[in-house]
Amino acid sequence: MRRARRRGLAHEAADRIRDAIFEGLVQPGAALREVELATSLEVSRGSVREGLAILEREGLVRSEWHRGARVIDMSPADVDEVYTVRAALERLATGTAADRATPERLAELSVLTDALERALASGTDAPTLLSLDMAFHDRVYEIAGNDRLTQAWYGVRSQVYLFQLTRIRLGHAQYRSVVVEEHRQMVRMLERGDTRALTEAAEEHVDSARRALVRMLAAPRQEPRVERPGDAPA
Amino acid sequence: MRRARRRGLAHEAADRIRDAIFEGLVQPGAALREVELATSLEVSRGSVREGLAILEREGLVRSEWHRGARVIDMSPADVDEVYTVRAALERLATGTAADRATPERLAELSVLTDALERALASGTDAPTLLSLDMAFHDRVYEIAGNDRLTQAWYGVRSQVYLFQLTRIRLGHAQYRSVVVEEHRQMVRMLERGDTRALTEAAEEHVDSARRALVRMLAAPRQEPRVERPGDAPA
DNA sequence: CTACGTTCAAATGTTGACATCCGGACAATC
DNA sequence: GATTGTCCGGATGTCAACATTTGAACGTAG
Repeated sequence: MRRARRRGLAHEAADRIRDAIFEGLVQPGAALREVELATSLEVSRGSVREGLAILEREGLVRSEWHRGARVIDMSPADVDEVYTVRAALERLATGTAADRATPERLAELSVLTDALERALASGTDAPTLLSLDMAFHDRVYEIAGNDRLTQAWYGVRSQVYLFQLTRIRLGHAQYRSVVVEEHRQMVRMLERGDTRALTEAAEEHVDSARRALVRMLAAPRQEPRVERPGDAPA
Repeated sequence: MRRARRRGLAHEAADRIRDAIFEGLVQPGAALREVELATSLEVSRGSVREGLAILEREGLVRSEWHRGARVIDMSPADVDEVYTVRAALERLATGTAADRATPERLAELSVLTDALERALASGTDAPTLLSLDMAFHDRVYEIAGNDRLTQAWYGVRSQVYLFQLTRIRLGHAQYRSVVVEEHRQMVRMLERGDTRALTEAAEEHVDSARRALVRMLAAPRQEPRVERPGDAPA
């Protein structure tokens, strides 16, 4: 059994706000006002404040002295940063996981991949799809068993989630055509214990995602765009 | 000029507590009680609380629900984790920095290395020595210019500081004999733009430090040890 | 018309009081 | 005698009031 643990209102608040960001309920660049959130979540400002600090740790939110917190905006440069760091982390994670792999653990990864494949086949919505995708990677970090590495992963994880979400929405077909196969390949390599090829593949896997997303963002949008306060006037 | 920015009491509190940990004023594993700190720092508990959250982000402190915060303990396994992650980050940082290197920036690195060399020659104390060492690495991350990477670095930086401090104190001679030369070599490689060799070297540089420290910690202590509440009874 | 100083509402930063929880000591039970 | 239940001191979690800062609107001088 995995130990149950209580987390307090701050974590609860962070979860709610994070979900709101993921659902697009608050737009990138939007201000997150403490009193506003406190009343709508029915908790005190202190808890909201602490929750926002958690989200800042995840890189989902930026805050400045006496100027409050804002949802991050995602320029192509930001995407570049996040995926570059992620590639480095993933490289280490898979390499370490390979050393600690056991049949049981690898089986769990296969199960997660199967689930993702089924979800893709049955046309599940993007958030659920992505949760399964992320669960796979989370498990790899868990297998690696390096707490500091996991912590670093959590420093970009939410941002990756946000970016992947737009990636799926912008180019669903391309995403679904590669993800499952890449996960399967990773499991195979973990089974074989070919650390060298594995780390290279993991790095390349993330890096190709980076390139794809940057390309999409740089290209003129296909769909009507939502106006944002930060945008340059036409 | 670098922009000046105010930070509030929480950051101030975090700085004080961090320094106290570095100075050994509070021992590894010791509890950090909020009221106690609040009175001694003459700020409210709220600010202390926020400060502790900052230190938790840096990995210097661990806290649990309704059980407060404690200074991290450093087992050989912890050292392993921190340096492994650091190696991955440093690898990426130097590689990225190589792409963005300019004569001015490289000159700054040389200046920092010179300062470290002088400090070593004049027998400066460990904390000052280490600050110069760290300043060099900080500058590399700054040159790399990847905010997410820098943030990840700050997630282990304080722990590295703590570990390096004990490393210097345990084996001063070994440390001083290699650091300056390694820094110089890094600058040379940055100048040459040999990214391949550079990333390898950076990774190896950190990894050798890891091995050295783990070896020291595993070996029976040379100097009388301070008793700690967490220790197993003799 | 630009640059500077002033004013003011709205937001965050800070604080101390109240509520909740943890863990050890002790007693009761099987 | 080991387990379970109850209490209580001490700590953290939560809250709402007070202090401070910001930046934008406004007015004014050059």
